[in-house]
Amino acid sequence: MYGAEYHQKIVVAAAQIIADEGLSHLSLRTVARKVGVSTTVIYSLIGNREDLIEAVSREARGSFVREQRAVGCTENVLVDLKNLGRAYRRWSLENPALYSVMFGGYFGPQEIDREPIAPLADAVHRIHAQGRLKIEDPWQAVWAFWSAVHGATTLEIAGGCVMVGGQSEESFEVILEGMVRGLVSA
Amino acid sequence: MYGAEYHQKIVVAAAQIIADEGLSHLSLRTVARKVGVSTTVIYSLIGNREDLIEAVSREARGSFVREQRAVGCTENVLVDLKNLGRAYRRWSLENPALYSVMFGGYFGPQEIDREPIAPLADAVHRIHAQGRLKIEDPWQAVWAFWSAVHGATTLEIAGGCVMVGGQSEESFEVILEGMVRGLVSA
DNA sequence: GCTATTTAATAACAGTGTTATTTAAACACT
DNA sequence: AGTGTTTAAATAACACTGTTATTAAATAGC
Repeated sequence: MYGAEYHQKIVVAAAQIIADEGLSHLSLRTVARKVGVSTTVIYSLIGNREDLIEAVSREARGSFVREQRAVGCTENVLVDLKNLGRAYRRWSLENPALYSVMFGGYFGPQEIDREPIAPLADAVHRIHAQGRLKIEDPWQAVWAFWSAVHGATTLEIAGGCVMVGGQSEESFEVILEGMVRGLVSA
Repeated sequence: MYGAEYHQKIVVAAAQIIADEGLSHLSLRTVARKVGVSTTVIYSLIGNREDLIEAVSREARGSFVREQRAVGCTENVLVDLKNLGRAYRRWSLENPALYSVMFGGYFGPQEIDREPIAPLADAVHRIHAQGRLKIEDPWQAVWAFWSAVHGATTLEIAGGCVMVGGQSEESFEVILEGMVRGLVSA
């Protein structure tokens, strides 16, 4: 019995491979070799390849959520909202492959839990509580901000940003500022 | 010599498989069987698997561009801009797998040509020419609209929309309206 | 100490991308 | 027409892959 610590070893080995070489280079045999066990252990401890990727996704989600929660709350909610967006972008650009596994939709329609965007949702609801939201449903605003930030980061990861010839950070600020101006009143 | 018409047959067979069963189910042997040739023909006519996917991507890009161009120009540029976004979403939801191949960033940083978003860029520049853009650089506005639309569609494809519990079309309209209000003055 | 059961390693199967080899066809030239 | 040569496609091979069946080893209970 290899115990639960090998579960962790396997998941971090798989996460390293995904982060370093991409999802397509993830093979159960190389993961098993890296950890020093046989592929049978992966099957009995975690499951098949899809389950392993799911486990890596859960682990990555934990890191992502931790960094979103690390964004503090100031007296200005709009500043918090933008800081959440900036942290979102920063984590995605630092872990592009893991981000793709989380939100890339590789597996078709999946059950995405709302924990990763909970801080974002909180900020938007705080704005809504102040009566400054230009639309009635705060969740639609959450969806809008999430879409903008997600789209910008995924396109930047894919290399689409250089195409329109702008500095990345400035362009991201424009997107944040644009959505804020469009959805919340001063 | 199988000629150029087999090039087309191979590409459409591959595109069908990607659209029906996903990119991961694309195998050179099944494509060759579907067309009625050997895998050697694919290698000599197109190249390896990555080249085949690239060819499918080019084909899909053609269809996408055609539908973007089909969005006519009215006297109201904002209506045109929104119609382009709606057509963008419609095509993406109808061809989710092909859309992922085009803009999913499966291959890491790639050279994305700006033809697919040329109509969008035109509309934004037309708004800029009217002096109604709230930011100085029109390309940053193009980038912002593209990010919002791309993010909304990819998240909807991945199944993230149901999560925030909104009707898809309404939420998309909110995103369009939000970005327009944020970036262009009345 | 010996059996019984769990656990992991090995081996096997079907399938993959890719390359090497072989067979077939087309063509040029006398 | 027949022979030699070049080209093209099919077949076979190699090194992988995910997954499952089988075998060996270690542990547990008595």
